[in-house]
Amino acid sequence: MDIALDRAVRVFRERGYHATSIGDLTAAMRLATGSIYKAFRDKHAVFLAAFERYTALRQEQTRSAAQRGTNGRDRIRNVLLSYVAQSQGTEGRRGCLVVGSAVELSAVDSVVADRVGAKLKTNEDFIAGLIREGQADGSIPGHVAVADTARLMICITQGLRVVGKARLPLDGDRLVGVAMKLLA
Amino acid sequence: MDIALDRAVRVFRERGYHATSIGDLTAAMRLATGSIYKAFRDKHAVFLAAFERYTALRQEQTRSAAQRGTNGRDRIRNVLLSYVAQSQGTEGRRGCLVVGSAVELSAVDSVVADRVGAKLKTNEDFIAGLIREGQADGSIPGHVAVADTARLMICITQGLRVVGKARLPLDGDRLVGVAMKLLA
DNA sequence: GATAATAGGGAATGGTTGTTTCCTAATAAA
DNA sequence: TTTATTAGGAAACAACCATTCCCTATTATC
Repeated sequence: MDIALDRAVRVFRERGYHATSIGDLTAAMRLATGSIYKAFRDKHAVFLAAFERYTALRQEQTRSAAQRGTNGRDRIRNVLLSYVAQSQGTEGRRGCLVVGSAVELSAVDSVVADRVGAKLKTNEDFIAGLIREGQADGSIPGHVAVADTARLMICITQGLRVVGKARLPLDGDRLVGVAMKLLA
Repeated sequence: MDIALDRAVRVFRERGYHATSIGDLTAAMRLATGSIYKAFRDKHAVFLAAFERYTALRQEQTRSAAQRGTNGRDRIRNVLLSYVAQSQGTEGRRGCLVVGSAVELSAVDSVVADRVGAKLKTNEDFIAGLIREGQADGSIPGHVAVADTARLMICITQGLRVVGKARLPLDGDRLVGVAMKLLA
């Protein structure tokens, strides 16, 4: 069932919520119509489950990217590099479910809006924690405004997904090199 | 007819392309079904016209924000402040048609994808020009990497729209204050 | 003033949507 | 072995979608 959900994630990422029909889902998940409705209440519930699965996977990837750094500053660099990589090429064109949900649904679907908001907040808190970590270990100056910088970095990561979906090429090293100035 | 298009812009911004039905358009544009199809070939053509009108208006706003600055650095600050303002509150929740089109359509609609790409490029070139202007008038250091910084700033602006649509509050002065470090 | 041309409106249409229902096959329980 | 329970699938359904067609005013032409 989880592998069917993974296929649903892929379709929703590529086409969004409204452009994905139940027919698309049966084809992608390799499940008949009735089977989907036996496992989920409706299309909306499939989407929510896919969203949950996608964010859990992404969070894991981001945390493991952070762990590859030796201090706060390096961890943030790795997180940003990971975001650029995810926003590029095939994966980038596939898109991000958080960004997609924010743009397509958060205005008309309060349930999705709440989950998107919570996810952004979680990511922002994570980055803020890394900044504080860097200030404690001396890799980031103490005068850096933690909350504001974290929020701006969230904007950068979400913007990367938009630009990546629009197929503009992104040079990770150069882009992140510039972004690291925010920690000066 | 242009005032009807303005109303179409609003609906498309709020709901996106797929979630906007012809019924929604007739209600918003205050035109009957037949009248819409007499003025446009199909729904897609209405969207394209709305997109064109939206981007023209936004470009005008951005240019006029830039003109309120006295040097390159100030112009960029004003442009960023204008973006934050547009990404907040009612206007922010209404969303950006460029971001919306990139996320919802650029993967499946090459016509829209091309226009989105062109618009991003135009904005990026505009910001790059302002950076060079600042380097010429001495308000921005010469060692700033023009193209990379401009692209990152595009990511910031697009990300602002995503975050704004998700209803996170944005403090313009503080956020832009941090972002200006990119020009150090 | 009569006629041609056009702009706008609304009902009809064929296709697609999300959802439900019913049926079949397989597994588990007795 | 027989019965209960469940997972999966195909067809049926009502609602809605984008689009077309045709009718009615209104304007322009002669």
